[in-house]
Amino acid sequence: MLKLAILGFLHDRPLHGYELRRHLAALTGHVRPISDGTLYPAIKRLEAEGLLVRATEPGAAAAPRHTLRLTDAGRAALLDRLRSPDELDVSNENRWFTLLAFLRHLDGEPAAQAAVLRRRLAFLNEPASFFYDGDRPVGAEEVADPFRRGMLLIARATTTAELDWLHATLAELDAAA
Amino acid sequence: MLKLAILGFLHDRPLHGYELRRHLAALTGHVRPISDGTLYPAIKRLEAEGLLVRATEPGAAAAPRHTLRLTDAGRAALLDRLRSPDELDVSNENRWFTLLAFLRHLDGEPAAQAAVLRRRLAFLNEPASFFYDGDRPVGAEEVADPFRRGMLLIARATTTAELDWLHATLAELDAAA
DNA sequence: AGACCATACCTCGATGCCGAGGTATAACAA
DNA sequence: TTGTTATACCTCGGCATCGAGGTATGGTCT
Repeated sequence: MLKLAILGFLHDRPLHGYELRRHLAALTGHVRPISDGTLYPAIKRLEAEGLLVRATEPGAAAAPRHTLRLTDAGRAALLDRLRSPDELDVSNENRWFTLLAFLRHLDGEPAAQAAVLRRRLAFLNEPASFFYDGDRPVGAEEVADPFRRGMLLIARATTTAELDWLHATLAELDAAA
Repeated sequence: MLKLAILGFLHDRPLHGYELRRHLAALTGHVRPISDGTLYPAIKRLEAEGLLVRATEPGAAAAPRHTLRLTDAGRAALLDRLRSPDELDVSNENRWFTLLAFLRHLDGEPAAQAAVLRRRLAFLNEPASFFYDGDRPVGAEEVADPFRRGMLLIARATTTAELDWLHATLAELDAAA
């Protein structure tokens, strides 16, 4: 997820680590702020994989910066990941949102974008709950516990909103394709 | 989060590992199914901490089971964690939902439950977005990218639903206290 | 009888993440 | 001048997690 986000932000324009950190904090910070000890090793891994290059530049405000720039391989890796997300990217809320944040980078390919959205649609249409009575998912109305009822109500509202948006956006994408 | 969930499920009744696994799969499985290699070491850690005890029983259907039972220390640790969740438990969606799933275990203490909900309320009332124009959060209406607009619309729907539920539930809890 | 599956538990290496710490520069305030 | 803050990067130990593998039992199907 971190890898995807780094590649996604750098696709827009080169950034140095500190800027990247702020972008990441906005995108995923409300969930869990990424720490320096996570970010910088991740950058190094991406560099070792040849997906980005670092160029040292005199620091504008302070210490020298390492400006990060995607390579062609990096750009290709990003687009690949966007075209063919793995199951967890589709099912996990945080990963899915990260993917959504950069799906526009597939801009020449409305059919590919639509295919990704359709995978999410399929996932959301699978019956799922937090609690089961045997194999049967338990709905909000049956739950006496107000806290668990809240979970189900909130999850339902989220799913409804997402389905609305998915259907509307798919219609647009299909019209464009 | 895993620790909280294990303690939470065992507070209801003793379970063996395999049952626990199925409960956890329902609760967090849509996000990320926990693997055996995560669950069993986690159980052992909790046992080492003295929060649960294991009793070997002949297996009903197959191999012998290790029935897991909370100790008094385990029960106390769970209630403590529920009363005083750390910041991440409040801000991170997954952790918050895990906490909600077991908040009813604080049943004699409506004031404590309300205090926890109020912390979430405070968190949700902080202005936050995925994207910023300088320091100003960018709203859904300003975003041209349909995918990022979707993120913001879905997040807003979720927040609205959660706020409605929070206010209603707080009113009930305050009446009970 | 043999094959197969669901139940039930466990280990181990690899990996990624966290937090705490460190280094350094430049601007500004006390 | 000294301290503080913001910028900017890095390392390292420790730990939780994952995935792939293994062991074993009992029931069902053929």
